[in-house]
Amino acid sequence: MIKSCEPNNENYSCPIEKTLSIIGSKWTLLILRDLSNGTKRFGQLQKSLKGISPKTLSSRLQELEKEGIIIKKVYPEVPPRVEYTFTPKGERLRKIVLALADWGSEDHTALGV
Amino acid sequence: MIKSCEPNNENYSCPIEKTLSIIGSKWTLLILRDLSNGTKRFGQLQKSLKGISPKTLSSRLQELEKEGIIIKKVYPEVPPRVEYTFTPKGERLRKIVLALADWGSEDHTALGV
DNA sequence: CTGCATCCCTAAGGATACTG
DNA sequence: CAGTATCCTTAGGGATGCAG
Repeated sequence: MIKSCEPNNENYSCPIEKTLSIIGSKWTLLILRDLSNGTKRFGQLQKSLKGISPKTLSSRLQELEKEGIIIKKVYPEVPPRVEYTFTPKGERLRKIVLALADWGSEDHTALGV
Repeated sequence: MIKSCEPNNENYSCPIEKTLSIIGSKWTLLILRDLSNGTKRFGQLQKSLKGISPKTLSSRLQELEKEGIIIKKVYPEVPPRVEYTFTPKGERLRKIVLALADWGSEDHTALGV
């Protein structure tokens, strides 16, 4: 039983709203999808997420890091290398993303079934 | 293992993109949340989704109906009564929405754990 | 009550150039 | 390579009025 948010409850009292605030933007789920196959670098993500701008990718990654979903590892080399990996919390989210993918790939020929 | 979308694959070859195209807009997940507690009328939804405009609610409901996620039942009364309920396909999606809610309500004090 | 039609507005992203 | 800084565009929604 999920409760709707009470009118006087602010700042994501409702878990769905909180989740939405984290993964609700355009590219986030796709980033998680691509990270699902293992650690990736900034450039790799930019390539696999055909069409994303570096600005947006950077923003989304920062959000995910701040939320404790991914970890950013910087190698002090030149040229710089940066890798992104799921945290345990991210791993749990990943499972759900996989479920969404499964759901999305169901056969829909029999509408509504 | 989720594959990224191949550059030359169009129209949501990737399940996540397809799912995103269905539930990706601002209110959809919240509508599903509120429908999670059982059949609801248009007006009920508009009330529990504090802030949504009738235009948007109408659009999202139509999309969900077209995708076979919910069923719209119209009672030929006056004033009109309309009810929205999950289809079996919608029920499966509902389970995942519940999982997202669970994930969102986890304790995040220990960041990344 | 349900839900279109209109008009309007803002914030999320795109494109690009630049730096450590 | 991995971003940041700027500028600019657009489409998703908000508000409102009206209709069956």
